[in-house]
Amino acid sequence: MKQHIADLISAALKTLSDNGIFAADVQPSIMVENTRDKSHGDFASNIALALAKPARRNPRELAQLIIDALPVSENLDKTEIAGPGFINFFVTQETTTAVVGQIIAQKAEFGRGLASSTERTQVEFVSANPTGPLHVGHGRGAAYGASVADLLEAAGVPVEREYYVNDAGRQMNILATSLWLRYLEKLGETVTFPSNGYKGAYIHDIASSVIVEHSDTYKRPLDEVMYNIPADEPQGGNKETHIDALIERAQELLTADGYAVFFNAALNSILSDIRDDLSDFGVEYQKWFSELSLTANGDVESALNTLQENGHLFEEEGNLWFRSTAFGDDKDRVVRRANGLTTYFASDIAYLKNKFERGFDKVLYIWGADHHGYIARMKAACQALGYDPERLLVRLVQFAILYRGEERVQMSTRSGSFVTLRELRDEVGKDACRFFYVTRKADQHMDFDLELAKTQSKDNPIYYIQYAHARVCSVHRKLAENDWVWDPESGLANLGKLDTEHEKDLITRLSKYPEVLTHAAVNYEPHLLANYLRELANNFHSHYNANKMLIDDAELRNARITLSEATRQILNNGLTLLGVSSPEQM
RNA sequence: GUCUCAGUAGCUCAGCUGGAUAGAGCAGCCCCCUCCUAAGGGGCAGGUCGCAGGUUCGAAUCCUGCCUGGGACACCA
Repeated sequence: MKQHIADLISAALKTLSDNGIFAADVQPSIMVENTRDKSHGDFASNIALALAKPARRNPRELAQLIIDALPVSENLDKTEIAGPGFINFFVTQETTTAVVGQIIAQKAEFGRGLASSTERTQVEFVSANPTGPLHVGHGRGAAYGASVADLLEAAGVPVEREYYVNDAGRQMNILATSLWLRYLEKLGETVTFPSNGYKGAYIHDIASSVIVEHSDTYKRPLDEVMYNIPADEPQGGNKETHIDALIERAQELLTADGYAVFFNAALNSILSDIRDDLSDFGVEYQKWFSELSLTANGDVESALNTLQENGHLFEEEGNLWFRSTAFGDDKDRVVRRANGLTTYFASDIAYLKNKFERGFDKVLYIWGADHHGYIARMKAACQALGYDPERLLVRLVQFAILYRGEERVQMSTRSGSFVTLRELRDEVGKDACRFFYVTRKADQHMDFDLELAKTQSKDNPIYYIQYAHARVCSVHRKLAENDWVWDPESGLANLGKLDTEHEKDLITRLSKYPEVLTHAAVNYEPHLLANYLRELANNFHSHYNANKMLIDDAELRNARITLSEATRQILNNGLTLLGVSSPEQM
């Protein structure tokens, strides 16, 4: 409808321009907006205000000229000039209520595909280190990323969801070594566990399963294990050198094959746990991408070669550097250290190159806010590789700070005293969890009070929305009890009877769904949809309280039930995009 | 110090590419079930949109400066 009005204005302007009212080279962008106040009609345009200056005319006078030149449209009742020169458009009742019929006909498809594109977009999100279960901090990235991907898809953008598995690097070695030490412990050795090791309970479970599979094949005497290992921090040493020495010792005593047993047991177990966890959270990926595969395939070398060929690398003090300052980064970055090992950043460059080589037109990274400093260097790498930096998009998600009542909950994967995403889901429920995470803008701090979320009271907006859905279903059940049958055709034919303020407001709200969906998608802002659903539920509850649906007048009854059904459909469409269920009964 | 995000009602936050009288939810006060789920609805009260300039017909929104708060600034992964 907005577009229709814009077209009408455009035609009017053409006429005026042809008649020499203003110069032909004046090319105003036509804006049609939703009105905030119903007395201003359904849509408004500021075109006369914007044109007043170039046309050197009084805005109200200009507005009248535009209105006179507007082509006739059967969708409009009238147009008015208001205030300083706004043109207000009043849409006919038939045109407004037509949306109800469209929703009933298109069902889950309604409102989709308005930003249809052939540009493939990859959304990479969560990508937590596979060193332990996901905690609540990851939950927000998961909920946000999944909703953004689903929204994009709904808007018509081809999307692929990917999880980058950080299975290379020191953290994984610390994990494998921690596992081996727990394994020794379970076989009777008295191990002083390293202060820098992974202490979570899940390590014990994995250790037990290694014993089931391999019994004591990898048991080594403790004095051999600890021989000449530098002291840990509590004993006055350094925790980093202590754990590094233990890693080396593990690799040496177990040899490559034995070490791989622990490495893979830890990785596979934790990864499959993360996979299940996300799946239960309604989050599915098309691809799980291994960081190790980048080195194995030579992608890292190839990426560095590309940078070398493009002249962006230099050597200093034995290290190989990427001159990212040439692209606006605040300092240059090491990609290969003097010891020959490539840095984590080198893998990231290779990964980026890999993504583009797989044919994605846009790659969207969803990171925790602590990765903020990473954006400049990735943009730099993108340009240095020869790709348009506009194709690399980053959205930062602020951490959710957990509270139990007044008390802030501390989180740390290493110490093992964290609240996992799974625990949170168990306490709060998946629906509330998914919804709560996306009701705030992603880059906004969020306080997540467990006590409050657990109360499942009216404080939680998700119940309010789901309740609206359940209410419609309840009406259908009651309808059957009264031996009435909903006749959609009669309902659609009698939509004109829906003329109370509440009904008109509800229909208007329904008509906004497509643009809300599209806007939320292209701006990566699912909270807009969450807010919309709350408003829609509000419109429905008001209408429900004011107007009874199960009435003897069959025509009005069918019309009202048709409207309820359209509302239910939109609630369901929207909730589905946010990963929330639509209960039929509560 | 540099970068970045923010500062809107007592609290938590919306406010789309600048538009007409700045909106919700909690919390507070009042009213509504012989009636489809009161897990609901209606009403009252509550604001110098951090401060000061600037651009504009028009600013919570854009620009500049300042104040306050969060976060990020490793030859770590």
